[in-house]
Amino acid sequence: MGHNHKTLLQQVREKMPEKEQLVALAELFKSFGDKTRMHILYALFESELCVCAIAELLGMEQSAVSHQLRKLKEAKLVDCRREGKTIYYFLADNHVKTIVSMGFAHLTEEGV
Amino acid sequence: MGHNHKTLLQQVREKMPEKEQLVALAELFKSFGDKTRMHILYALFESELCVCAIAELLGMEQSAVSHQLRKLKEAKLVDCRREGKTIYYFLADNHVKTIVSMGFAHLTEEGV
DNA sequence: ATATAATATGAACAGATATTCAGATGAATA
DNA sequence: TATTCATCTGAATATCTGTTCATATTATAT
Repeated sequence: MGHNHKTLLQQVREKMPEKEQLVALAELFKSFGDKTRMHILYALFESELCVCAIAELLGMEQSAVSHQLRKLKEAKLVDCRREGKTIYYFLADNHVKTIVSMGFAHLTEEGV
Repeated sequence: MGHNHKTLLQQVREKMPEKEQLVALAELFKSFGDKTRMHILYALFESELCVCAIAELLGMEQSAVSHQLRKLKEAKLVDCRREGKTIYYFLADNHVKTIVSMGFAHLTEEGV
């Protein structure tokens, strides 16, 4: 079963967040953890875009993009507005860009 | 196929990063996007820990933890050192904590 | 009302992923 | 050397996830 480390684990346990928070955090990062969604987010860094523009940009079917946009919206990373038949998607808040930038820094700076 | 937005897409395309970078970023965030791995990372925020301590903390089998530690190591989020039979894992760099904190901020502050 | 355009949705399928189980390393110790 | 301990590894499995296809909405235009 392993050696003895009860006192250390006691200390660690006290500082751990609630299990629900861990799950919520994992869910959030899961939203960033897909090539297509990351592609969409980067596009939205530049400008709000309608669904068919995103589909054309990524070279993907409208349906596939729509499914992913829904996930991003559920995660509150993007929001949208309607203008006639067209629906424009945009970043929900500034955290999104910050989080992605931090990830980028990790990849490039390698060990800080 | 959709309406006309060629000039806008032209602009967006110019600012987009390489496809490989998008994939690498998505892969990185995927590492954060699992309950077990997030649990492990939070534990390591407090202290370096050996595999069996982590397993006991999470109430999971040592093998399952070991598999996840490997993924975290491949993603360069954690590193390890050996001391006799025991192997201690610890956070690879400060970006890890920063990234998780940003995610946490997104969850709590909700819209900034 | 009908047709068309932009988007959303649900079912189905293929590929990815996390956990378990059984067995393999590698290191200390008798 | 044989044994035990801590960890790793590979195969198997069940679940999850992304894309496609067909169809449903919703809004405009004729």
